[in-house]
Amino acid sequence: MKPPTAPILAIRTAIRKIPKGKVSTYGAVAEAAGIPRGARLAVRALHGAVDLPWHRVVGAGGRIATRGESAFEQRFRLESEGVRFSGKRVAMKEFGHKFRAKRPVK
DNA sequence: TCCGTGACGCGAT
DNA sequence: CATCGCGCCACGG
Repeated sequence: MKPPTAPILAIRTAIRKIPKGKVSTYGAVAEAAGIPRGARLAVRALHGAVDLPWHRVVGAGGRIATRGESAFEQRFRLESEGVRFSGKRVAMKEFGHKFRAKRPVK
């Protein structure tokens, strides 16, 4: 098996940092991993990675991006952690995780 | 090697 | 709100 590429690993690391009860977005985790506009890589990083809190990654604006049954499971898992929704979207303003800047503003 | 596809994002229409 | 197009990167046929 080919080892995952560095960017993929970096994104997975970022995903693991999302605390329970919070969510992040594909674009945000990619950016936090140093890959601006790498949302599609976040998708790759997540696919098949059962050891990650995949349910804490949602689409822009808090939209559930998974399809089919997983969409229901994702919402269920999030609500179980205390994440609340506003209609079909996660209330990002309250539950969106903010990654620490690489360079603390100070 | 080329090409289509994907749990995406964003601006334009 | 629905659609389209384009950008981005990795993977598989």
